[in-house]
Amino acid sequence: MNILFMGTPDFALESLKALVEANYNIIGVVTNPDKPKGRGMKMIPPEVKEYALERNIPVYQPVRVKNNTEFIDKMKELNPDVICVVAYGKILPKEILDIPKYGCINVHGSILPKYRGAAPIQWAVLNGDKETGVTTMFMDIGMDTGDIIDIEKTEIGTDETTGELWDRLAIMGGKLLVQTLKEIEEGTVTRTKQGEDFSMAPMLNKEMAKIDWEEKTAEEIHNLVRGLNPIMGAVTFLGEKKIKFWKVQVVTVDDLITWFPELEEYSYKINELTPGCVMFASDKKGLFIKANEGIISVLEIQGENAKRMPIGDFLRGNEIMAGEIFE
RNA sequence: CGCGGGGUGGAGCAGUUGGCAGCUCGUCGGGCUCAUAACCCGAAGGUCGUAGGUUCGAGUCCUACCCCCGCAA
Repeated sequence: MNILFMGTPDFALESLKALVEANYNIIGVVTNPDKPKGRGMKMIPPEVKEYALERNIPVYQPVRVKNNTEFIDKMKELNPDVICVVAYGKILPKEILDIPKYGCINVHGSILPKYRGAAPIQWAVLNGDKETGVTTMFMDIGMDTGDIIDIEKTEIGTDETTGELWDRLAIMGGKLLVQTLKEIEEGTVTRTKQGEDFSMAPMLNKEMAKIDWEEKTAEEIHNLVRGLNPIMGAVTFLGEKKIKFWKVQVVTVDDLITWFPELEEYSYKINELTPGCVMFASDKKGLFIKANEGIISVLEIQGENAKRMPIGDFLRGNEIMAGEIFE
């Protein structure tokens, strides 16, 4: 069984590792070109590339694959039995999908046909889903529309972040891929057409990172914060200063009064507060912000040009007064 | 050379036109209280990132280097 692997980031690396550890013969790895990244725009190779080079697996980094006959011919020459695609980052043309006799297998980070597209894991957390999983499928021309082979489900923790779920699904994906390949080898593989009831998980954009205090409930803000952790962080403004929240908790008015009995006499007024209004801020007790249908307690925060830190550390050097408004 | 911010006791920050290095918190010791993420008293702890320069005098001004962070990808 000769396998050609296509993938780019750490999510894909777990699958490649799983294949190597299952002793599959990897005849080549296709990954995105090195990109200038980070401070100083240094060229950084994809995670998958480093790993492949360490194991003397040939690496291919085409800038584009569509209409790239030179690259496509090369792939044909390699004559893989199957191509495994995990978070490669490019859409594959039919000429490539048709190369391997067993087809192209893709690992996707959701239970298809839910969350087709680029950011399935992020959206599962952003939407506050209780359950997600990984799916292997036979790829076709469409965007994650191929026939489903195997599905492995998992629960999403109530405070789980995208990063944490990402790491778990990466490993689950690798295991499922190995299982799927075994089924292909043994001829027991099944294919199931995707239902019509699909949804899309498009790439995240910048604007959605901003917390909408007026429209969003405390629970939705909580989901936004963990959904964007560690990709970009949920953004809000205090005056001119851009602040990011990395970890928050939803608390109720009752919780708050239990902690701060002195607020009890104002409790009838709490619902009249503007969403985004700071109710309480101290380095020992934390930062409590009024939101719709609840209160946000900030646990981990990041100031402008600063690094992430626990709320207590932040408030020691950055004073925030009750009554200030986040917007 | 992509753009910008920053390195000051253990933590987070302030430090004005160069003139004794401060704040909030933590730590240690003592006190108060039915109790406290409360309060009171006292103490320890800093080569101000590194190297050099200007100056009577540099955390502060100049030069080089190291490290960190944000934006952008």
